[in-house]
Amino acid sequence: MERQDLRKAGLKVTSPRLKVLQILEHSQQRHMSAETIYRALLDSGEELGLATVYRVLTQFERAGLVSRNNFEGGQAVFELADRTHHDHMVCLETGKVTEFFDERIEVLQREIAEKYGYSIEDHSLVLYVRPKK
Amino acid sequence: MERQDLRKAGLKVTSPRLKVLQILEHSQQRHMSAETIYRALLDSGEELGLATVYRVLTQFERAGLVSRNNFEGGQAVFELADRTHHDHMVCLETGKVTEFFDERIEVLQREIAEKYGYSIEDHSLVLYVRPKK
DNA sequence: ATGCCTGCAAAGCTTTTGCAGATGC
DNA sequence: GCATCTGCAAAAGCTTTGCAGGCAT
Repeated sequence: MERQDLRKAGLKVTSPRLKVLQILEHSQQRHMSAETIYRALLDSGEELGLATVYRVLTQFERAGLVSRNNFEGGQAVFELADRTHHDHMVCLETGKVTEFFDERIEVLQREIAEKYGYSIEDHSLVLYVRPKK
Repeated sequence: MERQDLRKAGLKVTSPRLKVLQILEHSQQRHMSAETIYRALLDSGEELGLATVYRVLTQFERAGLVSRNNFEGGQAVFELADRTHHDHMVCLETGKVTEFFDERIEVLQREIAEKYGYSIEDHSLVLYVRPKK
């Protein structure tokens, strides 16, 4: 239940927070910008401010409930952090986002970082693709 | 010679364009934001506007003379497009940017895109790392 | 009761753009 | 000479923040 998630994160259970969580859980698209979430809520008759959506998403991110992706195109997109690590593929024609995970790439990345005397804290891999003709 | 590069790109040879190219060629850091380039030029006594730096960089990018990287932290960084394709590693402690290339990762990426019926148009791989203790 | 939230409006930051004058060819 | 540039200031787009009132507990 979402209320627990919020409490566990030290956040009071408020209407805007529940609404945003619910949109992220039940919307057909898994990856949404703050603005998209905001509009979805307005359209379903909810009253809240865009600033609140941003604030709530930032708190959720810090709490580990959602993750933020900076794809090309200005707006960050958020997704529920209910899955294990994965990377993304963005279709340049439809905007569709596909998630994928490949352990071999993960291993190679660690190997490369190590070769330079580093260890990986975080990484970002995005493929911008087009349907193959 | 830089003047040729500019002409070839259909750009008039102007002072701001030459200056920006020279900074990119001769600065100790290879990856610079528009603002950093702008400051470097001001500091060396050149007169030009920040808007011009942005305009010039965008034109250079379109002409294939520089490439733009969107690392975390708001500002895009530019580098001379004088090398073959490579990816980046950014040290979270020093900000140092290291370039690397691994054909195995490239192959895996193509393989994955293909599995989903796509072909890769572009991709972005950035490792955020820390010195290994 | 009180400390955490929210909405609104304003501000912040990076980047882009309109316009009038300047400059390369 | 004329199209292309440049600088300046203003605008744009996304996101954050200050503040005064509102709500959860």
